[in-house]
Formats: sequence, C-alpha cells, structure tokens
Amino acid sequence: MRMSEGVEWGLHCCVTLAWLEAGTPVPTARLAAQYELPPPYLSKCLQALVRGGILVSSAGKKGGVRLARPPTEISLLDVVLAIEGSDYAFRCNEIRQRGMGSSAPASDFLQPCAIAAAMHEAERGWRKELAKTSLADLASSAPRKAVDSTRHFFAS
Amino acid sequence: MRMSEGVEWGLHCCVTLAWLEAGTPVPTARLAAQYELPPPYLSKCLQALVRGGILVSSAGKKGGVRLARPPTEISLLDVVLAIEGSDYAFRCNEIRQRGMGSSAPASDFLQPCAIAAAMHEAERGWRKELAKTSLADLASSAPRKAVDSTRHFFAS
DNA sequence: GGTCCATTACTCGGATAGCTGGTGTCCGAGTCGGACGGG
DNA sequence: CCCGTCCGACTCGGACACCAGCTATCCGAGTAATGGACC
Repeated sequence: MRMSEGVEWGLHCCVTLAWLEAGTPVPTARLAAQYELPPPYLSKCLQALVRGGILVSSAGKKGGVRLARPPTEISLLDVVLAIEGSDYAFRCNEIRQRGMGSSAPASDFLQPCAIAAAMHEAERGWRKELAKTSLADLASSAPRKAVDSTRHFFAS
Repeated sequence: MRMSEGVEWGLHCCVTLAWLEAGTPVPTARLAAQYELPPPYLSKCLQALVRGGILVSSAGKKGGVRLARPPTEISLLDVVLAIEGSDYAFRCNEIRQRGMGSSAPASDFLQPCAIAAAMHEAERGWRKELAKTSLADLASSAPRKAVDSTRHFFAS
C-alpha cells in the first residue's frame, strides 16, 4: 500500500498558502518552482483540491489558487481525501460468500464480515486522527525562519 | 490509495485455518477452491505470509500450510504488514528542503517535517488499532453455521 | 511379518506475461490587467 | 482628464503518452506417502 505523491505535494502547498495568509492567488507554477516539482503534474494534483472545495482558482493574469477557507477550518483529512479519493483503502469483496458450492442462502450473511468491520474500524480511527489536525496547526509549528524565507520567495 | 487484494485473501485464509485449528497442513489449492480464487496467485500471496513467519509450509504429499502460532498470537497487523510490506503508506521525500535556491543549510531542517510527523502519527494509531485484534477474535465472532460448513468442506 | 527402497503423485517456490492506475507532459479555452485611443 | 475598447499575456483545465506495481499464470525442484520386493 502506498500513498500518492500528490498528497505530500498538496499538503506542503496548502501549508505554504496558509503561511502567506493572503487573499491574493498564487500561480501553481510558482508553487512548483518552490519545491522543484513538475509544474503540470502539480497543477493536476491541485485541481483535485479545487474540486474538493479546499482551494479556489482564479484564471487570467494575477490568477492562481488560494485557500477556500481559513486554515483552521481545513484538516489534513480533507486534503488527503480530496486527492486520494474517499474510498476506504481496504475494500471487502465478500469473498466469504463465494465458493463451497455457492449454495449458501443470502440470509447467512446478514451480519457484516468481521474482517471488513475490523479493517474499516481501524481506518475510521486513522481518519479521525487526521481530522484532528488542521493546516493552522501545521503552519504554526514551523520555525519562523522557514516561514520568513518562504514569504520572501513569494514576495518577489 | 488502495490496499492489495491479497490482504483480504490472506486474512480470510488465516481465519479459516484458525477455525480448523488443526496441526494438519492445508493445501493452498484447497483454500483457493473455497473462495473461488485463482490458485497460483493465492499461493503467491500466502508465500508472503510464510516469509513473515505467520504461516509454515510443508512440501510433498499431505503437505500445505498451517498457522505458525496460536491464533491468539497473530494480529491483523501482522498479516497486513506481511503482505503489504512494513513501509508507511505516506513517505516523506523532504520536498521542503528543495527549491528556493536550495541554498538553505541542513541545520534548518533538524526538526522533523511536521506534515510527515502528523501523517505517521495517524498511521501509527491505525497500526495500533489493527494490532489489538487477533485472528482468534475474528474466528470466534463468526456464526457457528459458517464455521461448521467450512469444517465440513475441508474434511472431505 | 518386518524392513528397506524405488516409485509416484502431490506440494510449494520462483521466474515469467498482462493490465490497471499513478506519473509526467502537452496544448487549448478562458479571463483578467493594462495600454491605447477617443471623447 | 476620464472612459470604453482592444490587445496581449498569463492562468487554469482537460486530453494524451509513459512507467511501476499489482494481478494472473505457468512450470520446475523437492518431499513425504505408498506400494512392492527382499530378508
């Protein structure tokens, strides 16, 4: 199991936008330049965040992306789900209902698969943990030096 | 993010072996027949469990696989990590150190990346949750009817 | 009858193709800012 | 001096190749049971 690269990229970009804390949009190409990422692909990743309602994009000159809500109102989970999709990583295919002649009636499987239940329960806990942390928490935990150099980079 | 099919297959096979609770090995082909899974690929997945020390395999006639430990001593996490690998789903590539001229000294990044820390913390919680549940828990939660029909299937 | 051995059939294990989904790239539609010309 | 219009350049957004890892399969090495032959 491996998480998409876009999650790391999206999170860093969101934190960067939280640092700038301005209503002025930032071009995705500029964000890509900061982290030396392929500009077109980063753009693709950020599109998912726009669809998820986390970023809003403006076209034209002086356009770009900005946070749709205050950083305190955006959680890590929001970003992860927007990019990775909201499906559970573990998907139950009900293989317990197959085989052995497949003659068992459906009434035998009314109670949910215990394996899927346990896996989903763990995943809900994981999501709950991610929901606890907001972009503002991450932004404020960074050393001042990093924030200053980033602001300086985007000011030019 | 999507978990491998092999995890579901491996878990179901392990629970089945826990139901049989016998020291006699079960051929992987027979396990595949129970759930109508492609026999060669299931064998490949179970190989990972053998390497992880969860199953032991015997060759030759009357050979097969059996649990290496009592079901109470095998957690969901053991199975998941054996098949999916023990790496974290979220991998930090330290993109924060790139870009902006890359002139920042390494001393600026002594404290770990807050994003990676939060993601790993959530994943540790996920693993902790999976470690709480053992194969014995899952095996005992199943309805007696399912256990009986499975035992009957493997007795023949 | 007991023991040893060759046969045999069955098992796992690793090496080999196919394919979906993530990765990376490109170009076009749309839009805002600014400059120019006219009033 | 102010306003309307035109132009230009910059932005996002979706459509198009490429590659890794999961999915699926096959065949060979190895081993334990089994049957027969011999003592």
